[in-house]
Order: sequence, then structure tokens, then C-alpha cells
Amino acid sequence: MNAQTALKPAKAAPKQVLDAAASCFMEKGYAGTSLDDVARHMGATKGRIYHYFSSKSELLHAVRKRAMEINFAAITPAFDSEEGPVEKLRAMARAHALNMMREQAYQQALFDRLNLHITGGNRADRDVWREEFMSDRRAFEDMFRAVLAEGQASGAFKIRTLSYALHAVITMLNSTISWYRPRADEPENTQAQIADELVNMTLGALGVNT
Amino acid sequence: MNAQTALKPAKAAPKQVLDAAASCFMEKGYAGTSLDDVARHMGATKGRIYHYFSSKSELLHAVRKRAMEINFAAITPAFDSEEGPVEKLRAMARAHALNMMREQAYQQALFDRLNLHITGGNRADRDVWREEFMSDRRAFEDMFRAVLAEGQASGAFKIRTLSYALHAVITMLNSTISWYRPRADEPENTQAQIADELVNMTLGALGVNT
Amino acid sequence: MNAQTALKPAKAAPKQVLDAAASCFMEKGYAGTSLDDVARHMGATKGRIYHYFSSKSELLHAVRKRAMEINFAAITPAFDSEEGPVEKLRAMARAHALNMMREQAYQQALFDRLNLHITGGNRADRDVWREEFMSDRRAFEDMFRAVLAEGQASGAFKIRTLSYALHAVITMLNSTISWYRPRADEPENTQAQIADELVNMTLGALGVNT
Amino acid sequence: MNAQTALKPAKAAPKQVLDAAASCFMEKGYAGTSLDDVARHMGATKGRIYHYFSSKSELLHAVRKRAMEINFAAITPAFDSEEGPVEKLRAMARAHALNMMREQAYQQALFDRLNLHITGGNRADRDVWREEFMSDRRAFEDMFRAVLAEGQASGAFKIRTLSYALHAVITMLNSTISWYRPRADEPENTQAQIADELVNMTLGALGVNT
DNA sequence: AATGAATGAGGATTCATTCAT
DNA sequence: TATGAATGAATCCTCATTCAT
Repeated sequence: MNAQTALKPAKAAPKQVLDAAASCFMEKGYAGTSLDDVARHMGATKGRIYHYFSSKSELLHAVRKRAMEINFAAITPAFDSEEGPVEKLRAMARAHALNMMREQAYQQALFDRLNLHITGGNRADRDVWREEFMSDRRAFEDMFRAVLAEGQASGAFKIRTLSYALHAVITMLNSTISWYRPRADEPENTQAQIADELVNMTLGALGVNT
Repeated sequence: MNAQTALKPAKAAPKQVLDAAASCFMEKGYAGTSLDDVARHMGATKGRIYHYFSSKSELLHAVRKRAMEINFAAITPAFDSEEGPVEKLRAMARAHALNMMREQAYQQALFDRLNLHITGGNRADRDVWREEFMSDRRAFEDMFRAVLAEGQASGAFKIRTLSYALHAVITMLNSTISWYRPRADEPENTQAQIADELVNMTLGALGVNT
Repeated sequence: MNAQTALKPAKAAPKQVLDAAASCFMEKGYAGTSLDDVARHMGATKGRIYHYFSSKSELLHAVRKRAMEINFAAITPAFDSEEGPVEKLRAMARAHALNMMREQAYQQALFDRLNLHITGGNRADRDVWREEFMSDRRAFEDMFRAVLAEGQASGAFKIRTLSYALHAVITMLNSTISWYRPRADEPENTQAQIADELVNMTLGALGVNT
Repeated sequence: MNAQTALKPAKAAPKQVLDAAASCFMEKGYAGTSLDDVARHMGATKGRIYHYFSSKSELLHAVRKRAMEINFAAITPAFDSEEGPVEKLRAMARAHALNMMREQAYQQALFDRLNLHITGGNRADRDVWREEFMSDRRAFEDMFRAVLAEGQASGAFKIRTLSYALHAVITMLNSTISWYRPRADEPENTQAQIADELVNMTLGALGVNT
């Protein structure tokens, strides 16, 4: 109908469902969200959801897939830059930290007891979803892992066990999920400031003095 | 924390229920766990649960309460020591990190979308529980906050915004919840080693070179 | 039966729908078949069905109507012949038995808990359909009844209670519906042989030695 | 509580559910019956059903199992007798024909598009159920098959293809399912008379003149 | 003539909770 | 102290049907 619809005709309706789902999952968790909740959030009925997604699990899967896409999109530019490991990590970390604060709904779905909730659909679907998800996550982590490894090799980072450091870095950057919520009345640069401090602490954890 | 708790850490039967519940909540999340699951885990029926806890929410509340007790017990000795902020934080952090790996079941319950699941019981109960839980958590965080503040004042820690640093520290120490699972065949000192590295990175994040 | 039916046995599109419906009803029963199933069977969507039939019930009704037409067409030539009751019954029975094996899809719809499934549409429609169906069936049975009565009168058949014999004869001839399924690799005359044996047993049941 | 319950304590409640289910399945078919229907039939709620049967399919399976038990019980005495094939078949046939009229509810479930409705439960359950059912049915048919074979060998029966004759015999004896319904005002010996005539026709179909 | 989107009613299933024992 | 039976509300999902195009 409108320009937006015209530009992404195939995506408008499903995206509306995805957004509503992500939002509800954030508020109440996956298991605590009923499809009626999601439908109500859109001002529609369950039928609309089932028209696009054949089960609650598939909906979760789609939300997670999109969340991963968002995450990759956020850090890829920095990852592709020509910087050295310290500056590259700083840029990636900053982008990721900001991304976590901006796209909370999708990110929460990504971290909501993820391993467990894939119960619907048939066994084959579940396995495919899980595999796809694990593989995406591994690919994402590998981007950080590569930079950490490069900095470890060059002596820029002080890292004892790479995988522990990787987990620590990512956990720290993700941490806002559990304690930060955007507020209408906060200063404009709040998110930037939080991101900067998290990034500095992250680098500090790797032995980089700033 | 109080005398009663310390002296009678819960009779056998209720503790069996709590353990079973914590274990199930860890595996499937609170919302994904049915009371039948918990009962089956004990080799009993739901009646046993209802004999000691009057609702599912209350059970969750009890599991969380016990988790908090465990957490306080873990860091209190270090907190009460006479060390300076750096060594005191190191000791507390190490104790907490180890605690997170040893008591996963109870800790997972503590972090499972905590704010949301308190739906049963009457309004008054809910408010009491939430208040009690928030207050416990604040008290726990305050122990870390005090040490951070002391180190910030003395110049031992480089901290810009105290609350951000506090969140970062605790998140990092909690992080094993999401990625570490004890394995029968791992070297005996695995948990100690992980704890040590996490503590070092934590101190590094606060500008302490090690 | 009437000229219209004989001359325009249904246009192509509606017949395609009917065939698909009959096939699905055979496979999964009426209640177990969704209109999506039928549509998928045609490689189309539900709209096509609704274009020709205004409800699922009406579709069933149409399938049954066509099944009855097929049945009448099968036995009418033999019925109209000048033979005596034994030979006439033999010819009708053989034709009907063969017909049941050849047109299984439509025949199954006819015998699928027929009385029950007429739920859609308005009351008037339902009553009309039921009445029409019962009347068709009675007319069909009456053709057999007439021959049995003639043979009973002439002493050619040993029949105690006519209606019981009628039910027995028709049930026996219909029986292949429950146990016979055409197979690609069966000898060409399999159906003919089954029909012959069923007919002989039917006549035997009426006291005709063959 | 009462004597009946005391005598069959483990069975009373489940049997009530089974009877209600059989009755509903007869009236509306399996797919057309909702568990609410069954519950209402008992003056209870669905919970009662699920307390004893874990799915609708399992309920159907249980009804069928019981129906087969009834069928075996009906013909076994005659089968175990010392009679020759003609008299043995006559006795078995009579018992089975009467059984079909007396236990319509359970028998209908047995013949209601049986192959199709096993959709619930997991694949393993389904396969077990189907296998168990097919095996029971085969065992039941084999009892008739043995008598037919004996009579065929001795020349007492004129049978061309044994399996066709077997199907015909059983179909004929089952036929009352489709056309007979007990009525309060029918003469007392109606069922006996129908059974006798069906048996005579069955024997006639096998070339035995009576 | 046909499609895709959307709805709403109904149906299978789960589960916290109550109760008699 | 604990159990088994039963309930009813909630939840996932299906499907006949309508409608705009």
C-alpha cells in the first residue's frame, strides 16, 4: 500500500509479527509468552501468526535468526577494517555494546535460556534449528576470537586461556541486557557513555591500559 | 543469614524438594518446569511439594532465598577480612566465581528472568517476595560496591562510573553460568583455574595490572 | 441419471475438485480431511474449492451424489435386461462388485459414517441432502430388492427375511472396500476373479448352488 | 466404595471412560468426537480422561484393545469345542454375530476407518499400537481361517480362494454394524433370529445347504 | 477464476491447584 | 505426611470460512 510496503512487500507482515514476538519474549520470556500475547501486541489474532509461522518454536527461531543478522551487521564493518587488533577490537566491542542496548528485544530472545525452548516442531526441525543457531553463534564468536588471537600473538593482549577470555569479553559486552533499560528522560549520550566504559574495562581485562 | 537459618539450614524433606526444584529450574527454566517434573525428580508426587510450599511461586522464592544465602555465605569471610581493597576484592571475586560454578542449579534459578515469574500467590505475597529478593540482591551487591568504592577512593582501582563497574564485575564473575558446565572427566583444578583467570581479568578491567 | 447428468458429466474444474476430495476422504476420512488437504492434492488453494462448492459439507454431498450416479450406472444395464432373477442378480452383483473395486475413492466416501458428517450448511440444506441421499440409497437397494423378491416368489432363492437377505447381499458385495486395494503388480484378472467368487458366494447364501 | 468398586478397584474409573469413549466414537466417529464430548458423556471434565489416558489416540487404542478382547471371548468357547468344521463354524459365527449386535459401541470403534486415526502420540507408540492391533486382528481371523481350511480339506465347504471366503464370511457376520440398531420395542428374540439367518446365509455361501 | 491474508471458533493438551483419604 | 483423583483455566494449534484483490 504505502511506500514502505512497496519497497519490502514480502517482509512487512512477517516483520510485524517478528517485532511483536521479540517484544513479548523480552517482557515475559519465551515460555511465559502466549501467542495470544503476541497477537494482542499486534492488534490481531493468532491466525495472523500462524499464517506466517507454523509454530511457536519456529517463531522463536525466526526471531533469533534475525537477532543474529543484526549482530553480524553491527560488527562486520569494524571487523573488515584494516586496523590493528587493539583498535579493531575496540571498534567491534563498541559497536556490539551499542547494538545490545539498541536492540534489546531481539537480543533478549537470543539469550533467554536458549538451549531449552526448542520443543515444538518435529525432531528434524529442532535439530536443524539448533544446529543453525549454534553455527551462527560460533561464527559470531569466531570474529572476536580471531581478533583476540591476533592480539595475543602480537603481545598486544595479555591472555592466558583464549576461550575464557573470549567468554569474558562477550559476556561483559552483553551485560547491559540484564541491567540497562532505555529511559525516555536519560541524557542523549547515555548509551555511548556506557559503551565506552564497558569497552575500556574490556580492554583493561585484556591487559590494555587506557 | 540469621541465626535460625544458620542453625537449622532446613529440614531434610524440604531441602530435598528445594534441590529437586533448583535442578529442574536449571534444566528447563521456571516457566518450563511443571510441578510434576519436580515431583518426578524426587520420585514422589505433587502432594509432597504442596505439603511444604503452598504454590509454585513460593517454591521459586524459596529456591532463590536459599541461593542468596549460599552467595552471602561464600563471600562473607573474605569481606570481613582486614585486607586492602585489591586483595579483598580478589578474595571475594574468587569465592564468588567458584561458588557460581559449584552451585549452578541454585544460581540459575536466581538469574532466570527473575523479575517476571512471580505470578502466583496473592498480590501481597508477591510484593513481599519481590521486595525481599531485591533487597537481598542489593545487600549482596553493596558488599562489592563498598570494596570498589574503597579502592576507587584510594586510587587502587581506575573506575569512572561506579555502578557500571559494579555491574561489569558481577556480570563477569557470573558469566560461567552461561558457558561452563562441570564435567566428570575434567582436571580437578579446572574450576580454580577458571576462577583465577576471571579474577585477573576482573582486576584488569579495574585497571589493576597483575 | 437424468439427461443432464448423462450428457454433461460435470465440467473439468469441478470434477477435478471432486476427484481430489474423494481421494482425500478415502485416505483420511471426511472429518480427518481439511480443505487444505484437498487443495494441496490439486496443487491449488482453497479458493478453488470455494469457487465451486460453498462448504465442506456440500463437497461431501457432491462426492456422494456422484458416487451414487456411478453405482446406478453400473447396475442399470443388467437390471433392465430380460433375464430371470438368478441370472439378473448374478449380472447386477458382478457389475456392482467390480464397480466397488474400480471406484474405491468415491465409494469410501459413501460409506464413511455417512449419517454423521452432515454438519455444515443450514438446517434446510442438511435435511435436503440427507433426504436426497437416503432416497437415492433406497432406490438403489430397491433394484436389488426387486430381484430378490422375484426370485423368492419363484422359489429360485431361499430367503427367510427379505430385508436381512438384502443387507447381507449388499454388504458382501461391498466388502472389498475394507480389504481390497488395487496393486500395480497384480494379475490383470484379479478383480474379475474376486467379483466372480463373491457373486458365487452371494448366490450360495441365497441357496443357489453353483 | 461400593461392592462393585471393591471387586474391581483398579478398573472402575478407566472402564467408565472407555465406555463413554466407545459410545461417543460410535455416535460420531473418532475424528468427529471431541474429548469434551466424552467427558460430558460421563458428567465429568477432560481432566478425568487425561488422568487415565495420555492422549486421544491412546484412548482409541484402549477401546480397540477391549473390543478385541470381547471378540475373542465370544468365539473362543465354540472354537475350542470338539465339533466338526460345519458345526464349529456355525457356533462361532452365531456367537460372533450376536456379539456384534450386543457390543456395538466397541465394535464400531474397531471398524471406524481404523488404519487412519492413529495420529497422536509419538511415532514409536503409534507403531506399537498399529502392530498390536494388526496382530490381534490377524489372530482373530486365523481362528475362522483354521475352521474354513479344515472344512475345505474335508470337502464340507466349497471354497475356491480361502482368503476371499474368509473376508466374505467375516464381513457378512459384521454387517449388522451398518444396519442394525437395537430398539426397545423389538421382540426379544430379534437378535437371535438375525444371527440365525446370517449364519445360514454364511453357510450357504460356503456351499452348505441347510 | 483464483489467491493470499485474516479470522474465530473449537479441540487436544498441559498444569497449578484442591480435596478426600 | 503423602497420595491419587479431579478440576478448570490457559495454551498451542487446526481449520472452515470470509474477503479484498
